[in-house]
Amino acid sequence: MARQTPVSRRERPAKPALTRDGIVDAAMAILVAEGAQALTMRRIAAELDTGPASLYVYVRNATELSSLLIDRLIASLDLSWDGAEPWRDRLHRLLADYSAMLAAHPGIARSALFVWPDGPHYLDLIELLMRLLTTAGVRPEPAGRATDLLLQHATAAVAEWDGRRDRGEQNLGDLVATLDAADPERHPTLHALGSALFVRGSHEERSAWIIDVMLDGVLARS
Amino acid sequence: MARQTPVSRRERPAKPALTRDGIVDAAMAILVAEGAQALTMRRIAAELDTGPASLYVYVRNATELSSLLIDRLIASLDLSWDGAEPWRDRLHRLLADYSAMLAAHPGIARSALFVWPDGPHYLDLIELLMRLLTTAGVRPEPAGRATDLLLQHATAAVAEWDGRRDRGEQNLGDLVATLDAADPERHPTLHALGSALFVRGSHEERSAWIIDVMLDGVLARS
DNA sequence: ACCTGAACACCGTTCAAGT
DNA sequence: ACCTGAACACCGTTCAAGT
Repeated sequence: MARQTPVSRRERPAKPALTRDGIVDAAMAILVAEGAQALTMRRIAAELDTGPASLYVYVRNATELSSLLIDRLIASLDLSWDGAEPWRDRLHRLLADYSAMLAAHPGIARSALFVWPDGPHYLDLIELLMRLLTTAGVRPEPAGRATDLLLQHATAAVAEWDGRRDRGEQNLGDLVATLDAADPERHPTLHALGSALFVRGSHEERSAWIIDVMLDGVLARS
Repeated sequence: MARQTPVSRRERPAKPALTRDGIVDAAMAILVAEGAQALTMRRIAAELDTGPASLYVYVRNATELSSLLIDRLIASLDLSWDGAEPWRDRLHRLLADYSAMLAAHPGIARSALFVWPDGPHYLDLIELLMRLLTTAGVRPEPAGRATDLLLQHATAAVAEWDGRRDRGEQNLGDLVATLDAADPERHPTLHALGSALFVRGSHEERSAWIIDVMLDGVLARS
C-alpha cells in the first residue's frame, strides 16, 4: 500500500473515492437529486470535495463522463429474454422500460441523443434488440438499421417531451393556437384537418404505435 | 418619421438595423460564416455593434432566436408541389432537401431537434407533408404522427452525423472496434453478425430506406 | 508522480443607470 | 421611453505550481 488514506477521512465520512467509478457514482447521485441540468464538472467535483481539474485525471472530458453515466443507467434495465414472451411484446416492453428510465431523469435524454454510450450495458441493450429482430426473421442489415432507428426515436421522443415540460407545457398550447390560426389559403390542409391532430393519445400509446409502424415497415422489406 | 438615422451611420456602413429581422439577419450571416457553435447572444450582439442586453428588447431569449433562425432556413426550401410528381417521390425529395439544408450548416440540426420552429415557413413544411400523406390515402391522425416522425428522424440523423464529424469520424472506428471485440458469451448475436452491420450504405441511401420503412408501416396501418 | 488552485476564455440573462 | 454598460452567476478546460 504505497498510498495512505488521509487522516482527515473521519472528518468527512461521506467523501467517495476519487476514481473513475467514484466520479460516476457522484454524478449519478447528483442526477437523481438535482436533475441533469446540475450535472456539471464543477458540481460533480464539489460533490467529491475537490476542484474540477481533478476529474480530468480520470475522465477525458464532460462528454465521456456523460457516456459513462448513460451506460450505468442502462445497467438498471431488465435485459433478459428467455424466449417465452413473444418477441414483439418483449420489444415493446424493452423500449417502454428504456423510455421510462430516461423520463425518470429529466434532461438526461438530451445528452443520450448525442452521446455514444459505448459501454458494456449499452452493448447488452443492442444485443437484445438484435436478438429480438433476428428472431422475428429480420435480416442482419435491416435489423441493425432498425435498432438504430428504434433507439433514436425512443430517445428523441423523451427529449422532446421533457424539453416541453421544462418550458411549462405552454408550447403545446402555442402550437395548437398556431394551427388553429392556419390561413385557409396558405395552409388549406392544416386548416381543414384542424389542430386536434397533434394532441391525441398518451405518450405511451403514441410510442407503441410508432414502434409497430417501424416493425411492420421493416418486416415488409426484410 | 419620428426617429432620425444617426449621423454616425456613414462611419460604419455595414451596421444593420437593430430590429427583430435585423437580428435574425446577423445570426444568419454568422451561421454561414462561422457555424452554429458561434451563434451566441454575445457574438450576435457584437456583429450588430452593441451589447448582448440590447437583443433582449427584440427577442425573449436565445431559444426564441434559434427558432426564428430555423424558420428562416426552412424558407429557403422548395415547398411547391403541382401534383405531377408522384407523392412518394416528392416526399423523398422534400426530406432530402431538408436534410441537406441542415447538413450545410454544421451544428444547426442539434438546435432544430429541441426548438419548436413555430414560424410561417415551418407551417408550410408541415402543410406539404400533410398534403402528400393525405394524397397517399393516410388518415389525418396517422398523417400527423408520420409528419412528426419523419421530421424528427431527418433532424436527428443529421445531428448525429455531424456530431460525429466534429469528433473527427473516429467514433465510428471506436464502435467498430467495440463490436469486433464483442464477447461471444455475453453478446453472441453481435459477435455472430459482426460489425459490418452498422457501416453499410451512404447516408442518403440509409435515409431513403428509413423513409420507405416508415411510409410502408404507416400505409399498412392507415 | 500525482494532484489541483487559479486562471483563461468563455456563456445567458438581468437591471440600474444613463440618454 | 428606450437602450445598454456592467455585473451576476455561471460554464469546460488547461497548466503551472505545489505536495
